Amino acid sequence: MEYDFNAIEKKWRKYWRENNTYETKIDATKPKYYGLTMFPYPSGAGLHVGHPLGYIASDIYARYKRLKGFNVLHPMGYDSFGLPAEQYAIQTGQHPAVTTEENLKRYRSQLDKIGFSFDWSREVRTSDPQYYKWTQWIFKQLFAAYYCKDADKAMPIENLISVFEKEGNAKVNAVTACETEFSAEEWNGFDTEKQAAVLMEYRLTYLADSWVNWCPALGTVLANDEIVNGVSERGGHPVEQKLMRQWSMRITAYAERLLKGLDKLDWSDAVKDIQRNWIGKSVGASVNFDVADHDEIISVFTTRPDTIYGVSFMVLAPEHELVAKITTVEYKEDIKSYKQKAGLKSERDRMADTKTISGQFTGAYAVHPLSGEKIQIWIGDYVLASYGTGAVMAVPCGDQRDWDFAKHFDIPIKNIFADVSIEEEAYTEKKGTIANSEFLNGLEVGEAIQKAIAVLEEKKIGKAKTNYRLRDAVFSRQRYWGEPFPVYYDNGIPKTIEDQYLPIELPEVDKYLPTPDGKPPLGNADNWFWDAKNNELVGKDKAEEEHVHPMELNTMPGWAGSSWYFLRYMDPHNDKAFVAKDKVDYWSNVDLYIGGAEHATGHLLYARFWSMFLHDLDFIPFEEPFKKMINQGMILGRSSFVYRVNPMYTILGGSIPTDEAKSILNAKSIFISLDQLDTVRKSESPEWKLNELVGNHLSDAHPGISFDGISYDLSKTTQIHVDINIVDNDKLDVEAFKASREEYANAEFILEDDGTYICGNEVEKMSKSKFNVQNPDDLVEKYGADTLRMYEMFLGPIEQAKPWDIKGINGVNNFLRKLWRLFHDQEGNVVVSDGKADAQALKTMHKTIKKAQDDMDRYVFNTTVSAMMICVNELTEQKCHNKTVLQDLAVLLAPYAPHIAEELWVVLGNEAGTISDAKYPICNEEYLVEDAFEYPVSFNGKMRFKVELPNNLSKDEIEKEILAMEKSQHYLEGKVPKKVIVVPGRIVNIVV
RNA sequence: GCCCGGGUGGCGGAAUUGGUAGACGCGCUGGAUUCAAAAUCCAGUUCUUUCGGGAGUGCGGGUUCGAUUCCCGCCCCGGGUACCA
Repeated sequence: MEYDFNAIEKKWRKYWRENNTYETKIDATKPKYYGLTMFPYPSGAGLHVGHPLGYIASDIYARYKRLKGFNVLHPMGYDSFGLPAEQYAIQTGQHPAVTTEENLKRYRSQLDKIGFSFDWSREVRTSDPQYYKWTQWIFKQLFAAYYCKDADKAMPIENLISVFEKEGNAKVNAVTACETEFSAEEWNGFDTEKQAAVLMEYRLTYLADSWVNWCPALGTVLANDEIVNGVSERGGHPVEQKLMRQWSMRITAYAERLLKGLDKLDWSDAVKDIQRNWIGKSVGASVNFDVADHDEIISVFTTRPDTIYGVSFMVLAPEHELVAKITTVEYKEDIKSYKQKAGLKSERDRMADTKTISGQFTGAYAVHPLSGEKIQIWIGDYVLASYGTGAVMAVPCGDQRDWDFAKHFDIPIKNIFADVSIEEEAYTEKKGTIANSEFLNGLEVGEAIQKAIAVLEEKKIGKAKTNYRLRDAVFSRQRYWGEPFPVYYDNGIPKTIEDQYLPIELPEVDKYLPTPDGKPPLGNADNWFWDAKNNELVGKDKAEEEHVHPMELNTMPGWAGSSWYFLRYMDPHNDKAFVAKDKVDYWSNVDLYIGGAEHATGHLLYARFWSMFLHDLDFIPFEEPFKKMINQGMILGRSSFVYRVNPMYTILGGSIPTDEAKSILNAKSIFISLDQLDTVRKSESPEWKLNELVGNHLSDAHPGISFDGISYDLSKTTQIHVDINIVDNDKLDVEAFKASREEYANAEFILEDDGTYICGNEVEKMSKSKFNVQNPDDLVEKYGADTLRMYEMFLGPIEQAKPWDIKGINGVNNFLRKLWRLFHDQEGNVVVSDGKADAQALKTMHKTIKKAQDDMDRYVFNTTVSAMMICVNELTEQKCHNKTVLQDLAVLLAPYAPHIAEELWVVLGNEAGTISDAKYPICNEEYLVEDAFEYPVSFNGKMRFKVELPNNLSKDEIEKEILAMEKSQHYLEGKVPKKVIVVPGRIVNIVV
């Protein structure tokens, strides 16, 4: 009996389902292990082979950890809110929930075929009201908190209110947008509206007018990480800047902790660096410059306070609020036109064009705070309104952009660096000695920075300051298919709905588009008013009643639900809390997180932020959600191509193509096989060769017809994607190709000598349009899930991007069949033998155990598969059918190929289903001990021959043995060796 | 530009601390088996060669008895970022 994977896999999947093999419960007697993969957005296209890569790796690790005695949490769910379902709804009127449900089913059936050990009883969906109830609840917690810098953590806003009531905000050290000071009396005198507005400046989620990335095509705002190259990540639509009243998350309060926390994480340097850059910490000072003849100051941030004497002008962002106030009459027009020009430039243009220098003098002057010198104030679009204070002190000698600006507008450049030329470019190194700078003269940059800050602080014109590039995250979306905010507006003051009335469920709408007056889609809902007396949603008809208030019309962004889903898995059905304390105490944070690096500045940052916040309020016992992370590389597609030659009707040598020839050529395409095409390309006269080949073909295929006057141009040959499913080993299934499209039905082919058509190939992203998508279902059908799982791992290192190539999958399938034959003879009888295994087999097995263990410790999966292949090859050669050996092998294999492992486990006489909780074998070094070693003998570092020597020889004895050998004499060529290096058990190198 | 990865046979890749470069698999070549095919098994497969050998891990240099591995300079590919003061 052959290895019948279809029957075996079906049988065990049924067994696992019926026996709840992978249902996980808290078990205090075992150490816990939390293995997680990033949950998918269930797109309509379903899975291709690239998607399950991370799930397979994580499943292997989860199963491995279970065999190692851990209580493993390995859940799966869906990020089921999202734009595609909504776009589809807009087009078709189909409710996104319906589309999503259909897609989910497809995903689930695909996932189920691969044999994952997910505990599906813990499945979560972000669009499930029972789930987003708690997303809304967390939003409320953020609304009701502020960030206390003294405690360096989030605190309830009530604490802040009581401080305000007793002593105002003078002593409050909090992260806030509030710049004004007020006393207790003043606070208590504020009306409700004013108090609410002040508190809003402290809350961790707040409502504010902010410049947002507005995407007109999608009708919504986008976060910075949702924009790629100036266009929307989804759909590639243009994005513009717009001022809108939006909910934001005060993630900047956590900038320092998000940065510092990275040091403790076992993540790839790539992702950590991306986050570090995104947070963008710079240490320096803020310095105030007085504006001459105005009662205004310009505050700037600089990382180089040591260069303060090199300041020769100032530049404000065109949008800076002071511009209008300080511009002198004679420059009013110029400034106006420059601002207009700058405003017209889209983000994209500005990015594309960083070389052009532009700016405009305002006519106003600033006073240098130390030298008292008057310096010009300019505006220029190289200064960004959104970073720092929107103004810079320009130090042309030390900053290339300032230098370029100064050169361009002929502004003086003052050199404050000793022994450095700034004739050709600015000196931007952060080292050297400062000169021409009064009290800073002779100091090294590092010392000068310290000294400068000290003096600035002493003179009260500046102070040490740290700046972050990280911006607060906009949290509103003008969309339907997202979490509604549990917020209504009482006279314009946002109020949150009490916990017991959550979730606030998405209302029904008849259109998913914005309202005619430009409000978000929820503006179309009938029942979208909050009755604050009866605590229920009511219709427009009651809107006039005093206690009825309009609801928030925005919904939350895609990252809301995904920022905390890993917590919900611990306690997915709890309706009293987002997660119970005992559950989160037991499972704690994620031990291994597998997912894409593309979430570095989105999900992975936001999830850390929310975890820190929930930790601050003592809801969870850790602040970093994901201890270790592996970023799986993309699996690329391997596209296949056919090459069509295209006729040109030229009047060549006076002959004119006949109508008959034309009608034949118009009716059919001619494809040339790759190797033939290569012959053409490589020939001395490619054009002539091509015409000869095609001409020969035509006269053979259409005898008696003249094709004079028709020529073929190599550059006009078109490369066409062909479905990889009709290509085998680069050979085209010509009949299938003809049948694939009507226009190819009577196509003709210029074939190779052996009568085959060879396709070209290229590695590209896997996509429908390139006809290179490999669907896992087909492969499971053809080779089995175990083969697919192992092959995906065998392809190469998990973190590396690699092309998918179907060819190699046979090899893995062969391996499993070979394995099967260790247990069965040709007739299908079990051939497993009891008794003691021989030393050779034990050595093979334990060598493999050691390698597998080693690889698992390093999260290396591809070489484990190789190791098991070698093991099976060796055992086959040894004709080993020993039970103890095969038992170890089955367990080793179980995480990778769980179905066949289960089957073989039973063949070995074990109780069905118990392999999941078997003990992972431990390498017994005794079996590996050798009494001899085959020494590679090198001469001048080049290996020449090998010789087996007993292990008990001393260095000298080894040297003597080897030098005495005839072969050595040959390589010595009669010379005396200069030096002989002997590394026992490793190598011998003879230097001649 | 800056910051990370990476570059090894026809292909995917291996070589864990500086110690046999090319494990394992694919593909290819030859053979066995077969009426034939599939499957299976065996042998070969970095290049080159006058069959002694010679060269070889992107390129050029260096350290070392010995370098895919460490150091310096450069080239190419992939990812991130983009006037961040």
